[in-house]
Amino acid sequence: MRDATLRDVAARAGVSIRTVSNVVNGYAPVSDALRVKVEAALAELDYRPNLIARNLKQGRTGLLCLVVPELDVPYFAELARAVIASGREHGYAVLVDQTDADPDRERELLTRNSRLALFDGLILSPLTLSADDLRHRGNRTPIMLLGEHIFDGSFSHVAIDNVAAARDATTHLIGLGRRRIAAIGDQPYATGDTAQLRTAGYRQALERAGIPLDPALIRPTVHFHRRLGAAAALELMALPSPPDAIFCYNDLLALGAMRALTRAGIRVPEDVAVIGIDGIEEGEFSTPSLSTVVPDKQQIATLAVGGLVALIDGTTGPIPAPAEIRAGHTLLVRESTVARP
Amino acid sequence: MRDATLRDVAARAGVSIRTVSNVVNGYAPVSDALRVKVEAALAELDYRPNLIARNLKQGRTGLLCLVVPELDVPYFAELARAVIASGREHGYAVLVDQTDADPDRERELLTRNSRLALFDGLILSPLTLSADDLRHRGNRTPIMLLGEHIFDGSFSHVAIDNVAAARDATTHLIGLGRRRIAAIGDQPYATGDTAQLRTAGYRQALERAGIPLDPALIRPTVHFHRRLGAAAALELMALPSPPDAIFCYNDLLALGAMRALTRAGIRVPEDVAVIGIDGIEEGEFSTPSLSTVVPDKQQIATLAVGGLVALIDGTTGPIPAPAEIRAGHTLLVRESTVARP
DNA sequence: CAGTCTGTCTGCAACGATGCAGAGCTGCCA
DNA sequence: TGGCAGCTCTGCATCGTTGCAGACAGACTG
Repeated sequence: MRDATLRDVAARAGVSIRTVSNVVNGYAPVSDALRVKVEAALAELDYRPNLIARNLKQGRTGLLCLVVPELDVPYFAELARAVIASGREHGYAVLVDQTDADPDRERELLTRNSRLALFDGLILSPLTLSADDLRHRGNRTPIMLLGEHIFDGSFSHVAIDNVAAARDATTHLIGLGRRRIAAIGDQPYATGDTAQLRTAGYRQALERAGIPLDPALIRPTVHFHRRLGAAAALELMALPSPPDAIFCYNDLLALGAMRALTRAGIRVPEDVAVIGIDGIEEGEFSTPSLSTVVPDKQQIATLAVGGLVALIDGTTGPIPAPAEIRAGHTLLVRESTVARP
Repeated sequence: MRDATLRDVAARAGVSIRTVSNVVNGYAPVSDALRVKVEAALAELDYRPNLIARNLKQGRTGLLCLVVPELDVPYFAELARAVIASGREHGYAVLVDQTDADPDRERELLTRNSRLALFDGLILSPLTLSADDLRHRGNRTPIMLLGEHIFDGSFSHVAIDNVAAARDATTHLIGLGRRRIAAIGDQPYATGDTAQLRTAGYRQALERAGIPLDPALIRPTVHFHRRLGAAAALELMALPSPPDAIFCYNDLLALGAMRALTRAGIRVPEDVAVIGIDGIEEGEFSTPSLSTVVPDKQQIATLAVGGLVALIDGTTGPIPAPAEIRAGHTLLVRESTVARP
């Protein structure tokens, strides 16, 4: 059976459609007599408002969408939690979409007919999209970007200082007396912006400490999953002169590397110290627990949602200029770099 | 500036609204001359169809929503990937909502004005909802349930055989010669249905092996996170006669337990064997790697999405009866129960 | 040449809700 | 009694799109 509409309820109660709407929304005063009749009719017909129709009239849905490459990368799952919480504070429901790190899927989002046009705004963590893709996109939904990948000033953008984060991690290893420090996760090609910033921070730290750079110690990986971290760690240990510390560009790489090292009988941190970036909970419970640089996820979420809401409100007012917004990070030292006594 | 509408484009091109619509959608044949004019106008005005309006007219959005308690529980993140993939195969985009395991948030979903009414269907993994909550819900969006929590025959429902899964895990431990086998994760109260089924499977396995049940070895936990697994493991080891194996009701509990045991100098699996349920990737890279019972997530997703799509299509045809649908599971033996040689 | 068909194109109504302007009634005051 | 204000309530237009029925012109058939 078709859902009851305002028209059905109105007919049943013998009043106008408009009055039923008023009762439902409490917009205008309605006499008690009519209210009772209308409410009875509402109940009898089990009326439920059609949100699509309401949204069409009002021009908004109250929904935001967070788009991430992969939800089963814990960093994104933890970030999602924070974004959802921030969205609620602003009165928006946040839903999460996953692109599977697929360039076509990312581009599909920006299509003329993208179903995401139903959302009032998008928070997008792009992997392969270019600034051009964004500028020529087929819909006009306000967008806030996460991460360093795209930054050319045309879009607002929240990220930690990746150079500083990588520098902090590497400097920590140097402070422990390590000298052959490897890096896992470089991506020396167009879409590897974030990785390249981390490489830059790694190099800065070495340079400031006067440690010469050995290119053989920088291992690229096409993505940031455990498996590639494990493989890269083994490659590094097979070098003629293997590293005594490894800086991984995220925690998953680090956890994979630790697993491979431990299995190969190499002690972490005694033989090789390992550190990552992301501050995921998994690293607190690994053996050994993982030292890491923790991005302030709550701050990232707050800034991103706040900025996006300003953009959305701005569509009927002054539009805030695109801004590069920095979130904080902190070093978290655990057993993978400093063994417990 | 307001977005251009079909009306604007029609005025510009000097044709009817309907013809513009035909050009946009390719529904009816349009002569080349007109098509060129219309396409020029479309481009000049940068027309983008209003999806809300289109959806209102068509009565569907092509969106499904997967609702889970917590995305940063890896099982749900991995399941989400599978559900999203299955949704795409049926031509639906799947978005993910998280309730933070909050009963109020769960109930909010079923509200008359829930924003989820925008979706064509819901796949719901409920934690605290009762069958009554569902029956009296304020919207009529088709629903498919995941997990054992609610099952009274009024709703379709996909789950593994939790009793068998728990029995398989416990039997594996018994097969290793373990005799004092503990269980972490029981929830002996109304909303703990899944946990109770796993306890039942655990007891069945002991019974079949003729091992007496020691209630002191069953540790309840209010949720299934790493921290509580760690705490429960330590409590168990403090018993006068501690266990030689622990069956945890999910992998996170098991990973937490392993971490606590290792840190306390207790060897896994030599002193205590540990097994979980969920088959999350994290267990493949932990030290030691985690034995587990793996639910067939792809099958769960396929069955859930398939069933939901049938329900949705059924709203204009015969509605399939609510069914209890079983997905498979397999035992995966790794280092936490059988040490590598 | 009339009649029919085909291929284009159009106008109207509808999806289900809300914004707006005003109608009708009542009561009050001068 | 006339005029006005205030409270309810209503009808109409509208959001932007698509479904439907039909108009119209030109081509084809007999």
